[in-house]
Amino acid sequence: MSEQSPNDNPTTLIDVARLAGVSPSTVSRILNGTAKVSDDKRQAVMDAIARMNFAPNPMAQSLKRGRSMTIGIVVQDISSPFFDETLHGVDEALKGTGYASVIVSGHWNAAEEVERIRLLLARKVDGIILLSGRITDESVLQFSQHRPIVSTGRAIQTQRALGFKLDNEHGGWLAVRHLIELGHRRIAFITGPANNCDADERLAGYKRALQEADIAYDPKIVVEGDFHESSGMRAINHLFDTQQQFTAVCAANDLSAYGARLSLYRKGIRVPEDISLVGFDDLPGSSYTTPPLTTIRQPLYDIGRIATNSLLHLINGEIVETSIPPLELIVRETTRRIR
Amino acid sequence: MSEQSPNDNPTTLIDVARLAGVSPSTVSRILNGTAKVSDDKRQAVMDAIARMNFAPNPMAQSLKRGRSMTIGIVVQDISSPFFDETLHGVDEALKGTGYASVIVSGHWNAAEEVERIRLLLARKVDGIILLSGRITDESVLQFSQHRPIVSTGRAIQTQRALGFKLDNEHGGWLAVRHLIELGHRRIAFITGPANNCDADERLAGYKRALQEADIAYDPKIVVEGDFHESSGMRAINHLFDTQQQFTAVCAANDLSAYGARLSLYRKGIRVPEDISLVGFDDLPGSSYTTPPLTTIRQPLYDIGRIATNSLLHLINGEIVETSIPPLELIVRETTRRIR
DNA sequence: ACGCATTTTGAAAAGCTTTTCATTATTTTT
DNA sequence: AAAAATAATGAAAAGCTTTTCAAAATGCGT
Repeated sequence: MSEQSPNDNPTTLIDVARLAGVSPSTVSRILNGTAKVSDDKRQAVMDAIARMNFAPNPMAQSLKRGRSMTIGIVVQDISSPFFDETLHGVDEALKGTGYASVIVSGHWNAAEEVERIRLLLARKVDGIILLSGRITDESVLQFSQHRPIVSTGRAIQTQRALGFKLDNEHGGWLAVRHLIELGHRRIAFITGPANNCDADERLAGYKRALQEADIAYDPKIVVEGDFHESSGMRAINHLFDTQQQFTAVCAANDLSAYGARLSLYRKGIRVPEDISLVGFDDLPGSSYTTPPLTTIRQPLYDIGRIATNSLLHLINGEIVETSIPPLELIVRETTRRIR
Repeated sequence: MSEQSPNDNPTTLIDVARLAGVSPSTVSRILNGTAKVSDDKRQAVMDAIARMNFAPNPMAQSLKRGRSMTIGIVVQDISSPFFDETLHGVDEALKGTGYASVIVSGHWNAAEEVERIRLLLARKVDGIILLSGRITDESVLQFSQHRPIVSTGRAIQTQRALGFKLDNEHGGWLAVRHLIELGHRRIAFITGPANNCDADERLAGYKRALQEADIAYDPKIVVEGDFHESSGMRAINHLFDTQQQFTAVCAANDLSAYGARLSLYRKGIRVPEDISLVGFDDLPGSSYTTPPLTTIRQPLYDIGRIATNSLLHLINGEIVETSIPPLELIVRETTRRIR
């Protein structure tokens, strides 16, 4: 019946008003429920809307309302399982809210991160979620003057900025504590990238667990990594090249644990029979490594959900109170009691 | 110097015009380069822009131009490495174009997919990239009447819709051919989800390779999977429960190969010594499985890049000619000559 | 220095909705 | 039944840019 326009639907609210025999204001009121209108007009308008297959033009709405109904998400690497799991939570929380998200990558680079955030602000997103940023807290507060921001891995809380932080120190402690309970005393550690706060805290947890068990800290068996698989391989190779003795390895994240695992495999060393291995993150893939990886579970999905909900509250000027599930040790099959 | 507005920058093009002592039209012209303006006015305007830190309001631009400078991406699962790698390519291709992307998930569900596409169209995206959709080609063509679409896994080509397809049949053939060359003759196959076109074609490749080698097709050793790890585990379990004989497994994708690998591990069966395994996709993680997975490489990143470029051309009404790198066999360490 | 062709510029409309304010219609009060 | 209060509606402005059209300014030839 209605001619399918080849390009797109250019029916406007004014067309609807004309067809229904009312003023544009009335149509708008019905659409938004901002005022009462009589039943007969309402009906006429609804009919007209249905008949013309009308949908309001979001650009016009955004322009007038000053809200783009879009939020910006800053990740560091769009193709990292770590962020993807969080994005899944974001997606879930956004469902049905009318908000869409624009995702950009900072690529673990503070300058690029700043640039991308500027881009998001220029696009007039209504708020920003920053995942594991490299920029300083001050920068975040600065940006939050323009738009509300919630960020992971920070302890900030203002009217327009919210950060939440997991207890990485505790997580590191949990991992190492587990190994110690299994009888390990020579525990190597593969760190995260230098100056990464999360990574540093995990290392601190390692140190504390050692100390509590009266095990001397030996810098020769803690080797620097960068959160990627390849660095895990390099780390293990380095430990062997320098002939270190150890019965367990604790990696600052799952990805580097994967790399460590491979290097061990290449050297013919069995996990967990010869060496125990524990990761950090509990990526979705970690239950399917060979063998499945013992690790510290980060509630990535929940973080995404909660961050998003919080941001939506912030956008509405509401005060927000959040609590995040704690880190937890997931014992799988890469750790075992020392023989 | 300039007062930092606590909320946001409400300086408008009109403010700039006033400060520079010119008309709004002139400012617009300078911004867009749509007409010549004298050097002195240009300078004055540039100064004013810099001084007021002006940036044009994208909503107003979108409204007037009828372009949102946003494209929609439909994936099936935001936290699947398969899509993430493609998104990485999309991200790369979008860089510097002024376009942003809104990513939505269809969750492997045709109805949800349609709904999400509708949502994107309602948001007035300028174009859509559909990755591995479940909807029919007719639906795609229908939607393309509203906005240009490019889709993977389809062979369509119109003025407003473009699909490209990898030769999955060839890929399946490549994988099985490799196993046959290594002396395998009892090769199990873990399929993808029913009615998934890519998956079906891979199976067809399997059959052709078998036939070419005069190996009888045995339906008892092809078992249905769904592209997820768990289905790979189930498949192997099923093969063992029904006491099938086989020396190699070909999985319809890497994820199910991971699951198969784990099940084999649990049963104490060595890969590749006892059984060879080959996947399909070459996910980033596949070079770090234990052992690293032999697989068929899909150029996911390139697909993302090329799809995006093509869409941008389509949006500009340009004719587009594309070629995608072919599938290729990546031999790693899960396959070996039968003893 | 004058008339014509060009170039540069500004006023105003358009793009589509929301919102304010004033007007008309309806209900309530006395 | 008239006055007052309340409710429903419409006209017009606002939100910010781009674009069209007409006017003003400039350059050129002679």
